[in-house]
Amino acid sequence: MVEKTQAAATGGYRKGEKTRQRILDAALKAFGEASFTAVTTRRIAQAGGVSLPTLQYYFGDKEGLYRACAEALVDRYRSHTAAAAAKARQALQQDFAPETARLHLKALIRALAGFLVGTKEAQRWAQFVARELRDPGPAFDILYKRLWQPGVDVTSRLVARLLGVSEGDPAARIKALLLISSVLAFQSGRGIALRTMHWSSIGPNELAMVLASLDDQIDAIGARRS
Amino acid sequence: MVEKTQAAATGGYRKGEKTRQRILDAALKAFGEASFTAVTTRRIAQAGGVSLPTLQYYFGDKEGLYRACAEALVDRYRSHTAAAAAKARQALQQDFAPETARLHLKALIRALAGFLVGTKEAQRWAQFVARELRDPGPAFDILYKRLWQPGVDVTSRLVARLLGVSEGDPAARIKALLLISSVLAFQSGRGIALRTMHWSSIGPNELAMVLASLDDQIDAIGARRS
DNA sequence: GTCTATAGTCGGATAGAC
DNA sequence: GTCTATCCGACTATAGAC
Repeated sequence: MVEKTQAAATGGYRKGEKTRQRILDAALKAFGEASFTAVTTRRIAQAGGVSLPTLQYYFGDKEGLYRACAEALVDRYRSHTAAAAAKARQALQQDFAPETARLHLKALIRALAGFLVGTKEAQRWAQFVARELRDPGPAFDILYKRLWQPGVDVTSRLVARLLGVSEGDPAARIKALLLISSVLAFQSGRGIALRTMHWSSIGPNELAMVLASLDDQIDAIGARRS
Repeated sequence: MVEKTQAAATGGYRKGEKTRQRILDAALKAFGEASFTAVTTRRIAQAGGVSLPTLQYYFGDKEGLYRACAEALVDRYRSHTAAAAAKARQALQQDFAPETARLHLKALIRALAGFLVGTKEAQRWAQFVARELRDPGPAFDILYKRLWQPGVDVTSRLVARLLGVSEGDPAARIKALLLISSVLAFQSGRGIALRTMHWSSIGPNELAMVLASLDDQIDAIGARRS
């Protein structure tokens, strides 16, 4: 049996698609700014310019809307990092030189950081993801399996190559995790990072400084101690 | 005019002190596990074995209780890291050798990581802090000024010494921020870290691996590129 | 100090008209 | 598809007895 909401979600509609998108955008914004419980469906409906039942018509209930946000977010994120990720994966299959892995790792991190810092929307998405992964809720599985896990996997495989160890090596995974956390420190933790750095915003100059430090961190992987 | 709640909070009471503490413990646990809005005063009261008005009697309202939790948390945290922080500060005044700074930095990070990973309580505190700093609420100022800022300051001063730059140098602050974020990745982000690493818990072996990677990261500061 | 009882508010979800 | 009107439950906070 197919639920109404499923039918609506699957697409194939013409009239309601625009409304659905408006609601989704409003929800994505709201859930990016505050937690699941802190956000009210009333506010989302108002922001989307619809009434409460309309929201329920398209997404069933609050959790359904929340999950739909996660799905949408993953899709948009993937379309932005697909290029760099594909290149990295390709390199992992064909090339075995550690230094090439380093370049791909830098490119990957750069793509991630650039994307995250780039748009105001991406900042909210990062907060959404960070919040959901830290305090697992209705969208945890979606975000973990489709976003976090693939990202960590590619990264740790590149790191493993750099260290000259096998792909599943824990040390490589740790370093990958630390690297990703470092990027996220400036995004999901953007507010606190700004205050800490005494910056009013993250512009080109600030981004360059962050990227330089991230490059340092990548350069340190597999390097001999001084 | 002194409010009742102020008088109760200030101490000087005998009978109610124990009750107050029970409520505070229950609240600290609850707010460690979920966000301000997600936690209900009812549950806290029940967990603390008191009725709702009792809670209000001691802390005024929900926000007051929340702030009291932040204060208590900061105090406990400080008593645990005071030793290492004091040593580091002392060294900053007396000693100018970069390599000594490196040792103090490692000790500081080690103390932080060990404390955080050590007790189950500390894990919840870390979540509380992370949540509040990411999504500023009623306790933001307390946690930022009394916990985050002092920590980042000492760390970045040590890093600056290592890099041979002035204390306010942005590059040093960035590296300090990344370093602290790395530690927190395994604490406030403990759940996701466990899953990522395929660990069931963070025991002595796991902690050793994390610390090794953090040491690597510290070793890389101020080192020449390979 | 701590309780029972309750007021007042708000949020999620539904019924049913159009 | 989208609305207005409404229900119901849960929550914070208060009044007032003991």
